[in-house]
Amino acid sequence: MKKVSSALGRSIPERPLVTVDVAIFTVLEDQLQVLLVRRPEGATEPFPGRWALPGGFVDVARDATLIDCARRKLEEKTGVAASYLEQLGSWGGADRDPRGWSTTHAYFALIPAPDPKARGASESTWLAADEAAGKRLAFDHGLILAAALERLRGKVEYTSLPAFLLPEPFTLPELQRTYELVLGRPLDKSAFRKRMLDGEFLEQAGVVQGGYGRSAMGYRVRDRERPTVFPRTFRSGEAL
Amino acid sequence: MKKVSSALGRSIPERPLVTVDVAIFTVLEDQLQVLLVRRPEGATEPFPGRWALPGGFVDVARDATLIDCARRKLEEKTGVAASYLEQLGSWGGADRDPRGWSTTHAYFALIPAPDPKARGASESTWLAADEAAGKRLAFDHGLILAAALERLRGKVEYTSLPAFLLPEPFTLPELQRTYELVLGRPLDKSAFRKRMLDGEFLEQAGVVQGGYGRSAMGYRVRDRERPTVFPRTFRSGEAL
DNA sequence: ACAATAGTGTCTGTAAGACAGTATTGG
DNA sequence: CCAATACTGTCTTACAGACACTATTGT
Repeated sequence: MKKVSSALGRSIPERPLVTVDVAIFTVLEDQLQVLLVRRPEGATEPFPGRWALPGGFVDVARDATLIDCARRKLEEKTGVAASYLEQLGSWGGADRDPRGWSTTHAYFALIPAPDPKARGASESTWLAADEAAGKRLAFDHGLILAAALERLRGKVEYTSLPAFLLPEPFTLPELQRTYELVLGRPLDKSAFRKRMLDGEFLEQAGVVQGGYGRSAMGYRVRDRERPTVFPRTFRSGEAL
Repeated sequence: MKKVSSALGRSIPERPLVTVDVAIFTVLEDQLQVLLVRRPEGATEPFPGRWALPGGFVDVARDATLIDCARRKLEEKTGVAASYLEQLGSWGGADRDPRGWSTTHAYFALIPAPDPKARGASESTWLAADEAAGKRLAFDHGLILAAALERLRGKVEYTSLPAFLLPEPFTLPELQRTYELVLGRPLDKSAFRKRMLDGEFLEQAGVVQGGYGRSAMGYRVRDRERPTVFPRTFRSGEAL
């Protein structure tokens, strides 16, 4: 085993690179979108000019923990704090980065639609999630994005996650629309409303004027720290 | 940002330690048990003499990927391959290891009850999972074990995971017993059998003689690569 | 024959989906 | 008053849980 000598004079193995990447989702233009950044150009850079998930090296001087690091990356790129942030998993191996054996701790984040004029001048863009998943991304970020989408779509079947994609207060029809965008299929209005209101994770926040037609009740989530888990998935009896 | 110079002559940040730990579960003596190893003694060792999850540094020369590393640790400690291995998550921070900023990639594994006489002479032991979770383990392994138990118990509510804790072929009463041990509560026999057989993830493997009473049908899982996900959780309507 | 264990049938309650109905708003 | 949207009620169906029943084996 190849070893290097540590400051303490004991033998510590050679250390892999340690990075954090974040798949940041929002709903924009009636689409589920994900934030990508362009890798810097340059002969010494890995994957120059390719699209990648926002992320980078852990900074042992600034980041107390991995999730602090993820929060930092997120705020550097979007300027906002995530309304939802969870760990997706980690990937690591000898071949995923030409600079050496590397690991990444991947997170996935949900934020309400950002102010369109606040789009930073930096080399980043919001892209429809499925379109982004079709591109050849840097590193193994294609795999990571696919895993993030699968996790998001999976959890949307039985949790209140889409509530974190909307600015508050939101109406139940807006929330239903968000579920439908993520899942890619329509949901029954009556069943949807029953599930949301029986869950008791929403609180009323006054009536909201829509453009036309009857105005709707606005809602806020009661506990923004964790999503609600429903006892069943949508459309449980479809596969017959 | 503190940096060290790399072989390529470019500036690469200081690298955290990278380890892999595995929470290995089995059913032994009618209990859900987990494998712990004792940390080596010595003044320069972190947490000397404490119980810990099996694991250690990634070996960049031997391990092609993180999961390969997890498989290696598992086989070194148990002598067998896991029947189920999934990533649990990763933990990392400045304070979890006195040797410096460190990360661990945690996995959780299920194996059938090991041969009792094959218990290695090494400093390791099977312990009832809840008892182990009550101990003060090395590093943040208490947290990791708690997360593993929560994940296992959570998934057992709606997946076929317990099938990976049994040697094949097994009978439905044995499988039900395993579910009950993990969940810590009894399940209805009829509902249980309906769920298992309707799922079509088992195949018959000939009649098995029990000690007494009617003999039972033996089963094997059809696809040992992935567990079956049931559309609902057990006892969905309990909270009334 | 009896005890012990494996396996089945039947009833009931819950809750999701389908869908049609009512309510409230702006033009 | 009409169109558009928000919201509610009722019916049906699927299925998990409860529990009693039958089946098969060893002693």
